[in-house]
Order: sequence, then C-alpha cells, then structure tokens
Amino acid sequence: MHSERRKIIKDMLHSKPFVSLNELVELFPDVSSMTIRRDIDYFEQQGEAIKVRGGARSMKFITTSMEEEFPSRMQKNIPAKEALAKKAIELLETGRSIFLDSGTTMMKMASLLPEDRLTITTTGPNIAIELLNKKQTLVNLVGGMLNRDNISVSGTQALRFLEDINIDIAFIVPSGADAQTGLTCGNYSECELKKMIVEKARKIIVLLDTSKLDKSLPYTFCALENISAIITNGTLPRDIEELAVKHDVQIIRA
Amino acid sequence: MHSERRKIIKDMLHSKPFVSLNELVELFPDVSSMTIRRDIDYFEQQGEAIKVRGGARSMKFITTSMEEEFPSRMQKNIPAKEALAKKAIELLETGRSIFLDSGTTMMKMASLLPEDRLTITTTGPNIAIELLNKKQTLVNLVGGMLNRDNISVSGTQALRFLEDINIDIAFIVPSGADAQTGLTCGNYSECELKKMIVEKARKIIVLLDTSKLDKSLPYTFCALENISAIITNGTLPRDIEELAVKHDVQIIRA
DNA sequence: GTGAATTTGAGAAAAGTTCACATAGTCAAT
DNA sequence: ATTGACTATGTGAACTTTTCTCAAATTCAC
Repeated sequence: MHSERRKIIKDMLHSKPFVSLNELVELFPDVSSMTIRRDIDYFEQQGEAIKVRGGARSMKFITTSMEEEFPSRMQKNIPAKEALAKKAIELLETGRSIFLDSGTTMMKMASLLPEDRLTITTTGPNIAIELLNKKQTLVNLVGGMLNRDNISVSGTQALRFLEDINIDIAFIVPSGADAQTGLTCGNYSECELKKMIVEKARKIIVLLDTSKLDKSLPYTFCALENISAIITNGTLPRDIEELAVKHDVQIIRA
Repeated sequence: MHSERRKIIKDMLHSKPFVSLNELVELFPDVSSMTIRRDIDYFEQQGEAIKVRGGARSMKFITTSMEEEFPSRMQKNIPAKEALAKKAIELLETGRSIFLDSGTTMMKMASLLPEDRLTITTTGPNIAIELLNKKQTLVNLVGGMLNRDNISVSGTQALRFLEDINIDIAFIVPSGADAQTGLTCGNYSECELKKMIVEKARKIIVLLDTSKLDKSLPYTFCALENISAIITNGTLPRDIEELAVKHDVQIIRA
C-alpha cells in the first residue's frame, strides 16, 4: 500500500520547503523511483506540492514565504524583523489576551508563534489566517474597512469592535518613532485605532526596527512614555533612550 | 537590454498560471533559450515564479489557487463552483453593496470578480484579501471569532458588526439544501450570522452546487421560500423546484 | 478463487537543464 | 577613440531528469 509512504512524504512536505527525489528514493529502498514520482504527481494534484526538477517544493512553504514577498518594495530588514518577532514571542504568557498589529513584522511573529493557549486579536486578515495554523489559539479578527496598503482593517466599525475587548498585551509596530512626536503612523483611521489599543491594553510592547527610528509621520497615536517596552535591533537614538529610561520603559535588544 | 523582455514575461506571469519555455522562445526569436532560462531564474529569485520542467509557474496563481486547495478534502466540484461563481457575477450591479459568504465557492467568485465599483462585505478573511486585488472595490471585513474549519468569522461580535450594514445583494452558500428543512449549515454561530444576513439583505442569491442538494445539517438559517434566486449546476430535485416555482424563486442554471 | 482495478517496475527514448567558456554590447573614465 | 570593467547573451556538449509504455504484481470485491 502506498498510504504510509505518502503519509511520510506529506510530513516531509510540511516540514521543509523542498524534498528531493533522490532523498525519497533512498528513504524508500523497496519501491522504485517511478513510484516516488507518482507520489509526487499525486501531491501536486492535491495542491500540496509543486513538481520541480529533482523533486518537489512544498506548497506550505511556498505560500508562507510569499506572504513576505508580495508587498515587494517594502520587504527590507527581514532578518531584523524576525529577530524582533522572536524577542516579542518571549514576552507572551499562556492564557493571555494578546493584540497583534498588522504589518510584516507581525506576520513574522504570527508565523513563529509557538503552539500555546492564547487569545489573539488582530487587525490583519493575513495574520489571522496565518494564526489558523496554531491549533490552540483563539483568533479574533477585528472587523472594518480594509486598507489596501497595509492589509489592515480600521475605521469606526473597527473602533466599536475593539470597545468590548480586553487586552493584556498589545504588540504594536508604528511607522515612525521620534522623541518629540512619539509613535506615529501615516493614516488617520489607523492612528485612531492604535490610540484605542494603547488605551485599552495593560501592557504595550512596541517593535521598532531601525528603519523606523527618527522618523515622524503625520499622526501621533502614543507618546513614548506611555509604553511598557521597546524591542529594537541596533541602538536607539540618544534622546529616545533617555526618555525611555526616565519613564521606566524597558528596552529589549533583539 | 533585457528590461523590456522581462517586463513582458512578468505580465505573462501575472496573467496566467504557467508560461512555457517554448512559448517564450517563440515570442522572443532574437534571443536564445538560454537567455529565457536566465530570465526565468531571475523571476524565481524574485519570488514571482517557480521554475518547473518546461517553463515557469506563476507565483500569483499558485497562491490564489492555494486558497482553494488547502481545505484539501473538500475541494470537490471545482469546475462546478467556478460555473456558479460566474453566473453569480452576472447578477452584480455597479455601486451596490454586496455581501459575500465565506467558502471556496465565494473565493472563486472573488477571484473572478471584474474591476467594478462595489462595496463588498464578507465574513471570509481570505476572500477579503483576494478582493484587495480589485482596486475599485471597497472591502469591508466582518470582525469576530475566526472559525478554523471554514475560514470564516462569526459570533456575537460579528452579529453586532453586521447590524449597521446595509446590503443590497447577499450571495450565500449553504452547506445543505432540502425542501423540508430549507437552507442549513453545520454550526450554530454561523447559522445565526447567516440568519441575520438573510434578514438584512434586499436580495438573497443562493449558490447551490449539486453536492449540497438533499442534504440537511443541524441548523436551518432560512426557508427556501425567502430567497430571491438559486444558482445551480445540474438539476434541482423535484420538490425543491416546485417550492421555488411556487414562491417566485428564480432558478438560474450555470 | 476469479476478474477487475489499482499499484508498481524497468529501461530506453525523449526532453529539458546545466555548465563553462566565448562573444558581444554598454558605460564611463581616460 | 580607447580601454577596461561589467553585464547580457550565445553555443553546444555533457548530463540529469522525466516521460512513456507495457507487463507484472498486488489488492479488492464478490
């Protein structure tokens, strides 16, 4: 029967982005390469893989790596974002109610999230979908008008939606951070929404990759002194650092 | 220079799921196949394509077709669903407020939607994301608890969200349809949500592929007589058909 | 058991891919 | 105009993978 062999191949396809034909032939010495080929054909049919020269690429990895690459102009700093995301994950506690902002950094965080009992509220539909993989988390998607640029909902409906939700820890990614203007973003309704989150959450964790530093955009949603912690790669500008120390804002280096 | 050639190839990759090497070689008679290969390599680097035997598969299509295929057990009847979706699209009118249910049929419909000025409200985050490609449509995503099985939001928050929204035409896909029990689905909160949609929408269009016929699931959200039209492939069972005729429910064959 | 259907194997032919090196064109500075 | 660095492209042989077809083996239902 092929069922066991295919199950193993399927697991491999779920665990790595590429499975080579040779590797499979060695792994299953008692069937011919032709059979393995047919298995690969089968998985291609199933939409689990794509046949490429020398083996198969796992659909799972194709799609999740895509999520990063489509907004292709702005995919700078991916390793940095990943580092921030990892640090952020360390701050999670089982059973808590978490808010995840939208954006690529949060997308990364969502994909790296361990299986854990969490309630996660997010404004990013792509993030919500990513979170469906984590079987133990409860996913709460904020409703509202969807913004093309940042794949994020906002607007009055979104605000009303958030009114009834309690948040223990909110992870927020501003578009700019500056000692004078505080945390800023470029869009009015997004700003209102973030303001509300800041108000409601017990702890605010801000993820700041260096590209955001000393930038200031039209709308301020929060002063630096009101947050609980900053996660950053690189070093913060002197003035931000001083402000943080003065107001007991924890600084975490990724 | 290669820039023009690559631009053309890129457009092709955006317009169809597979571009063959031969096709490209014919299209560009003044460069060698090796050059085309290198172009393909380039697009693979860029994450726009995946090199496969004989050409390249377009990343765009891989990812959007994935959305259908992941709930892989239930991907039956895809051509049928596509036919239904096309018929449904014919019923749209510019400027209207539309509701799209979640599910694979609706996903298909979303991807086939023409560029048009519409306001679309949906319970499917994947559908909302797909709709981001249609630059002219306003996308409204219903918030709420996200259900893993059908990638759909529901729950009390979702109901409240829908309270303030006006809908001209709602496209709904039940899990079962039967003359006695009406339109049914398998999940309580999903049922409540669909009930609300049925109440609020001026016109209800139900998409019924044959796999749903004469099936009845635990929760009824609507009687057959309350809908405006049924789009179906194949033929409806006698009793459903009679009921439809009696209550002026239009029957559209895809 | 028997027959039908499915799964598998083997090997050669066909097709596609890679590689290394040669050639040609581009651009900027001299 | 010349040079040199650089990129883009072409060539053809060596190589690898894939496909194909048909026969053998296995499984399944009755």
